Amino acid sequence: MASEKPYHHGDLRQALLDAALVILQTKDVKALSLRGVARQAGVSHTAPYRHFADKAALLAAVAEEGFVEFGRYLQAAVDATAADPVASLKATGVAYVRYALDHPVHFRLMFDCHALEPESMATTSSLYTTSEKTFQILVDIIRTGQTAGKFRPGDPKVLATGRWALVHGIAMLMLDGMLPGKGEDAIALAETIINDSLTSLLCSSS
Amino acid sequence: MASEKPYHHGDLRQALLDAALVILQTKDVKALSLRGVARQAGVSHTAPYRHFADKAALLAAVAEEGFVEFGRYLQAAVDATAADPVASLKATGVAYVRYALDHPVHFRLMFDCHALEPESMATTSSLYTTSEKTFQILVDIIRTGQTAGKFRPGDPKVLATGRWALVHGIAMLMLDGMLPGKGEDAIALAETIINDSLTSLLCSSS
DNA sequence: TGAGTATGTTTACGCTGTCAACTCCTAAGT
DNA sequence: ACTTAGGAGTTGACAGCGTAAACATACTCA
Repeated sequence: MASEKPYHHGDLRQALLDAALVILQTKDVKALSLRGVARQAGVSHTAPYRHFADKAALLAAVAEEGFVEFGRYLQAAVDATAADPVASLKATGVAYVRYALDHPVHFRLMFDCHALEPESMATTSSLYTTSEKTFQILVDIIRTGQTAGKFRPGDPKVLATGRWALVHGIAMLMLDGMLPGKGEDAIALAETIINDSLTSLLCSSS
Repeated sequence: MASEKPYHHGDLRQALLDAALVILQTKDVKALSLRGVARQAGVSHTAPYRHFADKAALLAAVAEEGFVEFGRYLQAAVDATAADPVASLKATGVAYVRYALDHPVHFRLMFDCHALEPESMATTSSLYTTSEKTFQILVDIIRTGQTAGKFRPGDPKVLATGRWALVHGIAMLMLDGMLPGKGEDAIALAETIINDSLTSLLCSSS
């Protein structure tokens, strides 16, 4: 039936991830249960333990899927503005917020996997690699812009961190309902803030 | 024993909040259980229901306590820089991040109460009032600075939102372990980003 | 003093994450 | 081709959770 079924019941690992996704489109993360995922996938409630160490590992895998899609959002924004670093910076910022609004549960989950104490580091290390690769996109834009004389000098990592924090804060506050507007109105507000933040808040006199 | 015990077992409501705080100093939010709080307070596991509608209401009350303390951090930063709006903006930003690093569980909880669907709005509305009051501190600084000719013109609310998003993003990313540095090093990085963000990222030529 | 009510307890239910023991199927070696 | 080791999935069990209902207690006020 499926294109590939290497073992005697199909590709359960992916089936479980898909099932988790289906549930997360309806329910909150904290309302998602491992048993519910197994139920959705049509297997017994302990079957997931053959593929994931525990519930956190399953969620980490979902989060990593999210980072891949997230990377596509950002890369598309970069590709659409290849020649202009300033436009790239604006576009990736908006794309960052748009992804968060499009996939709120995923986004929150991606940045909530800070329970990395034990041996689960093996699982989450690839997640960290993926997220660092995402950050690198920003650093590259800054560096390119500096070379082209568009951005002021300074440590590109620090400057990129500032941009990251700004768009991350916008996304988070919007997800928490702290900022006004929904849908495209929210995106428009985000764009205004992102563009404004490129120029000085201070007046020249001071 | 206690300063005020209006009913026959003491001020249980506050005792439960204190118990929750004790637990949150050790454990994560998701590892906190209503039964554990009751145990810590030395009462039966359903006693909290006489004071809170459910677990979310208890957590919302804890979050509101957090907002009060949070407001103190920010107000202290404002008071220390009363005459200078630019300094106030910098100081409140650093204070914002410092609170988050000092009280990570509280901070996360405060901005995680987005499960406000049902009649719990009665409980959380005061939480929203408190948080809006906090935001107003920022708006006032911007407005004062504009009147004094220190900040560029523009909707103070939008400008304040940008500043809010920046410091919120810094705080969140640091709590999630996405930014380097711990303790005062982290604060120093935050300060660098906050101060840098006041001036233009663009070069004058473009 | 007596009634009413706010406060706290006991008991119970279904749900959860996880472990141990079990069955079954697949794949590898002779 | 037949056996066998082990991976994949199931069954059953356990403690802990949030919460509701029924019950017990003790304070307040008339």
